[in-house]
Amino acid sequence: MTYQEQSPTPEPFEQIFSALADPPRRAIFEDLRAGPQAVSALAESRHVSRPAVSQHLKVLQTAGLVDVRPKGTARLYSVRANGLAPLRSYLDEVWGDVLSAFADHITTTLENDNDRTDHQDD
Amino acid sequence: MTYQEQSPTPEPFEQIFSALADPPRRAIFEDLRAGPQAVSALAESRHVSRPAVSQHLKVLQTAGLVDVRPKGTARLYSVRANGLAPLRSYLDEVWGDVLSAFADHITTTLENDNDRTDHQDD
DNA sequence: CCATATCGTAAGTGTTCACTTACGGTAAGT
DNA sequence: ACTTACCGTAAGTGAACACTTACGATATGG
Repeated sequence: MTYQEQSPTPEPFEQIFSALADPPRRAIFEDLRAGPQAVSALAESRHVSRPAVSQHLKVLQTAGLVDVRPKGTARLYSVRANGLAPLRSYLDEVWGDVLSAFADHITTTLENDNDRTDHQDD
Repeated sequence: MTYQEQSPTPEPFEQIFSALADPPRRAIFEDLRAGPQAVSALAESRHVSRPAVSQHLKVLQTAGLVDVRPKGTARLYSVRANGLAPLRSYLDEVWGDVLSAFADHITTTLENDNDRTDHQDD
């Protein structure tokens, strides 16, 4: 316990944010759009070691963004069908209608309604 | 130069991913849905120091997610109107139609078309 | 059964990053 | 002019994290 308590079960969209925040990891995820690929292939495309790719894929899998399927000694990773759905849901539910005409209106309203410290005449 | 070269001007959605990946920072951002707030108020709500909030707000501002407006000695931070638009655009453009019926179809197709190492009968 | 191929995990290292305390700077009140 | 209030930045510290090399495990081929 260093900074503060945290949910033991992080929300799905939370995992997605963390997973996609890292550029190399997001690049691997985007590479999978071309179809299912093995770890070695992804590693060669991205010029990183195989273990690094494995670790990234593990994070993506925990976030529910990719699926795995054994094929011989290889493991084919593919994009999960609706893996990004939780992220979309978060954006819609939390920030759906808040952004449309929110900021300008509220800002002006509070400015005239609450208090005004910036009266330059006295 | 440690890991690899990187774009000197990061994409907008990239900044948004990084900014929203940190839970405390995302919490501050969500607090701003209630309307424009000063730094002190946000700090007291979240039980963190004022400098920490200032630094988080700076990141959010760089990502284009919040706006600032001086009011006396205070500085009112508010949600930027279409700050999340780049993130939505990224999801739509890069992952728009890829997710609908992609994964299952492609997976099965490649499995039968390319090669089959997992033939257990010979 | 032995050799090869592909992968995941363990261990170690360097960087990034989020937090704190301390300080300086601007605006309002007396 | 002085005090008070609010804020941003600088400096320092500790944890999180991304990468590498080394090793063990599983599956295919001879």
